[in-house]
Amino acid sequence: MEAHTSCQEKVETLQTDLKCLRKENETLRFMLDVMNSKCNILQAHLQETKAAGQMDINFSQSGFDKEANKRARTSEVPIHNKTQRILVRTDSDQDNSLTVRDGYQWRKYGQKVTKDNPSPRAYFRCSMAPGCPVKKKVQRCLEDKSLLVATYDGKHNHDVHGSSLGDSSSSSDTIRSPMANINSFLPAMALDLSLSSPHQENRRPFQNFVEEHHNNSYNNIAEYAASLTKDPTFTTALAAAVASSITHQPKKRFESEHHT
DNA sequence: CGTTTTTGACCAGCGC
DNA sequence: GCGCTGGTCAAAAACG
Repeated sequence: MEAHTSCQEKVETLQTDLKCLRKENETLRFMLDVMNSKCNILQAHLQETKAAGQMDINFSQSGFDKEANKRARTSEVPIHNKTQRILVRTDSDQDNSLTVRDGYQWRKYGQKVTKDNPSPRAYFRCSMAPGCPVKKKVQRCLEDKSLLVATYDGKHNHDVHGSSLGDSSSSSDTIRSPMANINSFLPAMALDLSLSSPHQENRRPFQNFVEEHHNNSYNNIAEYAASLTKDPTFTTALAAAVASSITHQPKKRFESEHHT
């Protein structure tokens, strides 16, 4: 009889352990899903960064600018050869306009669908000062429709507030102004490594961990992800973040995410 | 009613 | 010379 009871106790203990393991397994699976999605985001971000970098490097020799120079009319007001290109991220779902806010006022004078890109190209002239020769072309990036490519042609004959420029030394390059502040127009790529937890104390260790590891050189994302999963401090930090997000996350977020 | 946007027509350069 | 293409014009529509 006693042997039977101890056996039953053992079974119960094993069942409890099994339950615990199942729960842990579930958590781990969830973590893996999270890891996968984050990995995809990272990969997409990496590709995007590469593409943007390449575009910036090649920008002075790009077809876009070659076209502009090739087709510049000689009968018009002399346009300075200065051409600069910037990339602006927009929320393409909500913002279908070809508007790039750079501090200047622009008047649209034309729109064309070009051969190389199905998205239309919009033509703007600076309307902040009469006779300002600056023109701007805006078109969605072929690779990433959430990116707007703005090409500036010429030099403003006024400052950003619209007043005329008398002193050429202070106006050597007014295009530099929007360029220098480019980061303010580019909403930062916010990688949600904290699972959107509003609790700073919980997101810190995880973010710090990722930031620290991000500095290491990895050949590819998969290698990086593998190294992360092997690291016990990472899993601890991730578990904390996941647990926190499950505890604190509003139910709505999960619902909306699952519906999309 | 003045300003801005839209959009079809037109023009100029380029390649064949 | 002709067709294609990007850039600009300008009248009409839309907007504040």
